[in-house]
Amino acid sequence: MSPEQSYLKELNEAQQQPVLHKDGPLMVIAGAGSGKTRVLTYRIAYLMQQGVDAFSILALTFTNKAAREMKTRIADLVGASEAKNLWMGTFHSVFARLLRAEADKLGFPNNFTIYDTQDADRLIASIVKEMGLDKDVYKYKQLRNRISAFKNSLITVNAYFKNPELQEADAMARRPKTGDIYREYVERCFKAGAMDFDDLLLKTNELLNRFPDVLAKYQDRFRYIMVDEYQDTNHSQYLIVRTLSDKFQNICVVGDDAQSIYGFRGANINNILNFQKDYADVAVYRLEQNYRSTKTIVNAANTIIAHNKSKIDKTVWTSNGQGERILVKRLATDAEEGRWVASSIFELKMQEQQRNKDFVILYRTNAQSRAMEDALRKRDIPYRVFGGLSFYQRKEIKDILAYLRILVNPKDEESLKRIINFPGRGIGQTTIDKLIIGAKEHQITLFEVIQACNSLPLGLNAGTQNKLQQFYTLIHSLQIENENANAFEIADKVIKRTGMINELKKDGTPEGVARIENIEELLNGIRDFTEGQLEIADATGSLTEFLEDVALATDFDNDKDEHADRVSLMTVHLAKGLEFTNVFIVGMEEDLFPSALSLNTRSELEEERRLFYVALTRAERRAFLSYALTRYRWGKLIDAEPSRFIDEIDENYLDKDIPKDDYVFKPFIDKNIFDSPPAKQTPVKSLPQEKVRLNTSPTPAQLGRLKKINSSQTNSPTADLIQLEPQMKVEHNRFGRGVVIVVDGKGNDKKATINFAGVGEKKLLLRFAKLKIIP
DNA sequence: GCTCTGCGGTTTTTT
DNA sequence: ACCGCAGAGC
Repeated sequence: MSPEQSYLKELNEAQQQPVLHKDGPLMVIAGAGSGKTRVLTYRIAYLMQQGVDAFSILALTFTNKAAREMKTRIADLVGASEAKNLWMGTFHSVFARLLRAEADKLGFPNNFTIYDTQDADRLIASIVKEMGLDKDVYKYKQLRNRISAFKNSLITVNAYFKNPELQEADAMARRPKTGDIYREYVERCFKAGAMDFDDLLLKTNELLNRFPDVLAKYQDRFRYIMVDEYQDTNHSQYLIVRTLSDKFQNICVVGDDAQSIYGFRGANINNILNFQKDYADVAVYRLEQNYRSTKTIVNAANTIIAHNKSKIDKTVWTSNGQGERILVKRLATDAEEGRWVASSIFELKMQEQQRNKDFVILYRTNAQSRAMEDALRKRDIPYRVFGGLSFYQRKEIKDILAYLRILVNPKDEESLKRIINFPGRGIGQTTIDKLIIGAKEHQITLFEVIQACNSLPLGLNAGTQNKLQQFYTLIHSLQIENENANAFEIADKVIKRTGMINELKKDGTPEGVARIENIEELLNGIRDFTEGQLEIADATGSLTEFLEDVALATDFDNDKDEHADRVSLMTVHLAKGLEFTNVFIVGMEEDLFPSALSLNTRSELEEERRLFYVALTRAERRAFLSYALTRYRWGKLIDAEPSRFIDEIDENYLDKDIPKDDYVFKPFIDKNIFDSPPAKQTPVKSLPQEKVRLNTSPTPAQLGRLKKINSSQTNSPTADLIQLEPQMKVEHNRFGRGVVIVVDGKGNDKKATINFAGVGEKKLLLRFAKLKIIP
């Protein structure tokens, strides 16, 4: 059997077609779980089998992890030495690498710094302050988003000032200086030898447009281009792909319009919808057979997405088994929700010998992870939270990275400002302000001002000058040592030379100890990286390489214990492309999922719906949807309603574990609701507010499971709470003892304001509060 | 220049 | 509930 035949055996017919399509543009519309990664992988292997040089293949993926995994699989098919030569990675990492090679053409140093969001925010805030503008009007976050949107649409500073509409829009928004801030921001980045995330794409476009010889070079080099998750590309990415593929038109895009969820950062769903207009003779292939999920999940997901108006028609189907219904669970509070998820995981592990890593908990916002973490911790279930504040964003880590960045690129202003007084060396804000003014006046960088502070009229006293000189000497000596050191050696020196460990030891708080541990972990990480790089051809393990890796790393790339058996927690966005046996989607509430901020336009709501579609289609065997009736948000207890998305799923696929009584506002009863399963009924028409219909009968297995899970909950109020009155003494198992101040509301909505000793006043819903009256 | 405290914004999602 | 920052006092 020839090698290519052996590939084909692993693919269905629909998958084979795009794999065997060698030249000319093609688009693959790939439904969730239809094996698109497999198609991309085999297509690349096939191209190489057909004699295409690995050096001329460019594959753009959504995460670096996806690129690594694909590379490994290709290496299995065609051999590791060849696979190594593929250009594969995210847009940002691939074009950062390309820009390093060509940066001098744009006037940037080859070792330019990559500013992350926080660096950008600090720089913008500093510019607003320097320009004497009101920071409450010119909010750095808004400005950053606006500048980011400009860059992603290729609106340069010049283009901005040529466009009266944009200027007018900013004037109308009472921020007429937006353009000036934009200009200053771009100039400062340039002066600092820094590019932000959007620059990596914008400057690539600039490079390809301004230098025809550079364009020709890369067009000839990347003869075959593949783009995964094409539905999530923004305009800037679109233009890069369009430009690079223009000569040979060997462009393959893969995506699913139903999974387009990055509109908020400029992703343009029209890129995939209009692909056929952009190239001549586009071949379109559809992958509609789902291999991942049960019929129930696939069909339920189809009923959700059917509510969207703008979409490419396709029918995702599966030959997998029917599977269990999706369990919908209502809970009293977010904390209860966490406990329920944790007990359910616990029960499933016991009864079906599942592992922790067979479970994922998905939520709309990072803030929701806390309740889940608390519950998992109490049950001793190991977990890992992805996203949120990543390791590299922690203060002590960013401080060390700032030292390292300065060594590589002394022009980097944001890093310099971070470390100039860390650890404390008596250089405060006043001095820094003077240095910034000096840098502006003399047209030099901050670091050069510090170097020359003795001979410049900056208004500094001798003591301060001395401190600055010492700082300069420290950095300068490290810079020299860095020339002959690898990343680990120099990081180790930075930590020892600055004495930051001792500084942290002195404070002795638990946070200080945690920080020391984090620094040690960073050092270990750098050592692993350095050693790993030694095995890679033309890599050296230098600091520059490490910093690039860190700047564009995502949480998934930190795969130290990737194979550890833990429950995963992440936002739905982060879960794109992943799959799990069991999926819990929590916080299925109006204003949360869909987000309250997405309810203004149809397109935003449709994006939320696609997000829900992505969430549900992560599940292989089981999906659970849960919502809470009250939830802590902004530190306050707020009421919540079940998400409209639950109602949008066909009833036949759902198993609603919701006591009916509660919905007609009778007193809450949390007995074992399945002891006498209610007879099947049609909903009572005279109760239009009754959104939730009756339970479909659960299977005996589900009954057993649910009963056990329910029995671990203790949220039923004692009957005597109905008599609660002001002045009564109560005990709460979280807040301790307290005195009732006010009782208000009626029936199920009855609330009490209670002053707890040492905790303060809390307003509690009696239906759920775990209160005991103390006689 | 440093440290403490109180205030305000935060929670939509990310490379 | 939590974090970061500004302003006041040392």
